[in-house]
Parts: sequence; C-alpha cells; structure tokens
Amino acid sequence: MSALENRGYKTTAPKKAIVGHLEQKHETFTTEALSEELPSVGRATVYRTVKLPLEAGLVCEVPTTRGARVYSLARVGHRHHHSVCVQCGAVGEFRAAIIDRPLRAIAADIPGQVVEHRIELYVTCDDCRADRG
Amino acid sequence: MSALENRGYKTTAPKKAIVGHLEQKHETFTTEALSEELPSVGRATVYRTVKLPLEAGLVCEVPTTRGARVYSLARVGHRHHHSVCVQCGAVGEFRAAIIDRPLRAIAADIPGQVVEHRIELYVTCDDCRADRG
DNA sequence: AACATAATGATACTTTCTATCACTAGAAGA
DNA sequence: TCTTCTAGTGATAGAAAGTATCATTATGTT
Repeated sequence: MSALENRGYKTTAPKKAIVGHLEQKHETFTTEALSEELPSVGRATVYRTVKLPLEAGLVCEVPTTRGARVYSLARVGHRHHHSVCVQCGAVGEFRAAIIDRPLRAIAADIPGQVVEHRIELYVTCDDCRADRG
Repeated sequence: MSALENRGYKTTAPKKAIVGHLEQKHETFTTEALSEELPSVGRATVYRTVKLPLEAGLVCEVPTTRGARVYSLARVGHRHHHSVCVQCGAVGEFRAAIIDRPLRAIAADIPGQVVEHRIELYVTCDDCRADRG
C-alpha cells in the first residue's frame, strides 16, 4: 500500500483490501480469481484497481496465448519454468540457471530492456510414451 | 497448401484462400485482420482454419498481454522467438542459437522427451521507456 | 453420378474486460 | 468538527474476441 500512497490516489477500503490481498500472493493470479477472493469489492473496482500496482511496477502482466490476463508479483526470486506434455497436458517444473548467462547475451542484443523471461519445454511425458508403446 | 495436404483435410476454396493469403504474409497478424482481408470467407471459417497451419507448425502463436491473438509465420530454418513489451504489447523477434546447447543439457535432465521449446522475453520497449522519461 | 461425410457460414452464445453514471466517501480547508 | 469538492465505487450495460451449433454445401470416393 505504501508504494501507492503519494501518487495522488485516495486510500480507500477497497484499495486496501486489494493491495493487502496481493501482498499475500506467491504465484500468478487472474483478475477474476482476485475478484472471487474479495467478494466485498465490486468486480469493476478490482479490474480497475489492479492496474495501479501494475503501473507502479509492483505487479507485472504475463503474456499468454489464451484466456484471462495473468498477473504476477514483480519481485524476483525462486525462478522456475514449466514443461508441458503436448499429449496429456501434464505440467512439470524445472529450474534453468545455466541459461541465465546466454540469455543475458541475447538480452543485450535486442532492443528494449528485458524485465522477465520464460522458457517452455513441450514434451511427450513418460506416461504418454508408455501408452504409445 | 501442400504442407496441409495428406493430413486428411479436404482441399476447399476457403482453405486455399486462407493458406494462400498466409503465404504472402511477412509479419505477425491477427485472425480478425485475416478475416477482414478475406471477405469471401466466413469469420468462423477463418478462426477455425488458422488452427490447421498452427498445428502443422507452419504458424506459431505469439503470447501477448492484451487484445486479439497474434500469429506469425514459422518459416522453416528460421527458428525464432518473441519479445513482448509488457506495457504496450509490441512484439519483436529474435534468434537464440546460443541457447540450444544449454537447453539440451536441461532437456536431458527432465523426465519425458522434449519435442519443442519456446523462449519469451518480456521487455519494456524503447518507446515505452521514452514515455516514462 | 451418387453417396457419405467433412467443411462452411450465419448466428447465438460465452468469456473477459471496459464504459457509464448515479451515488458514496476521502481529504482538505473553514 | 462540518462542509465541500472530487475521486472512487459498484451495478449494469456493452464491447471485443473467440467458440459452439446446426442446417446447408461441397469434396472426394465408390
């Protein structure tokens, strides 16, 4: 909340509820989920209010290929990526510290300032390979 | 079109129109734009049909933060990844050959057989940085 | 040529998000 | 503390993007 004060916004009960709730978050979230978790706050207000920490840089929006917008807290730490089975959709996690260095080299080469990255590995998982024989 | 033949699809006029039009494309595009550029083909058919080259790997979907889905041609021998501005959604392309070796090391470590990978870089593009001052 | 079936396209619907607007409630000054 | 100005709220209607339905049409095979 403190990061949003002195930005010209009024400190209201809905804003306190939303920002306070955000601070408990450890994963990505959608606005719809946020709204369901905060029944005391109107949907429209939730949709409006998540944009304040977004503009303040406390929260970032995760690009996706479908469905609702996904946000995540901007604080860095415990970075992991996902593998997705192209047949059954099973999701796994992995860490990829060794690509950090080559990634920095790439980041230096492209225009703009890289703020985040994501690696997705599409796999045929062991179960699905077994099913195929 | 030839890449889509022998996949069990019937060769129809709408499919020829859509795929033929795609082959002229040099940049990213949205389904809606495609539909407007092909008034002779119904909207529903365009939305359905773009998924065929997507599944065939001729076209890939670009993760974005807002608006309509964005596709781009996946030109053969031209593997590329995308950078997306987290503020304005502008999409850029980059190549990342140097990442292939560390990625193979990661692939060897995780269960399942890796069939594909994707790297997304989230950036603040130069325009948006300029806007902020 | 006829047939079985995949494909089409009009339309209705779903989902996700935004605009509107009457009303409420911060916060600054009297 | 009271008043006043205005930003904020939330119900609701609407927009935007995509999907499902289904009667009709076209393809490719027999």
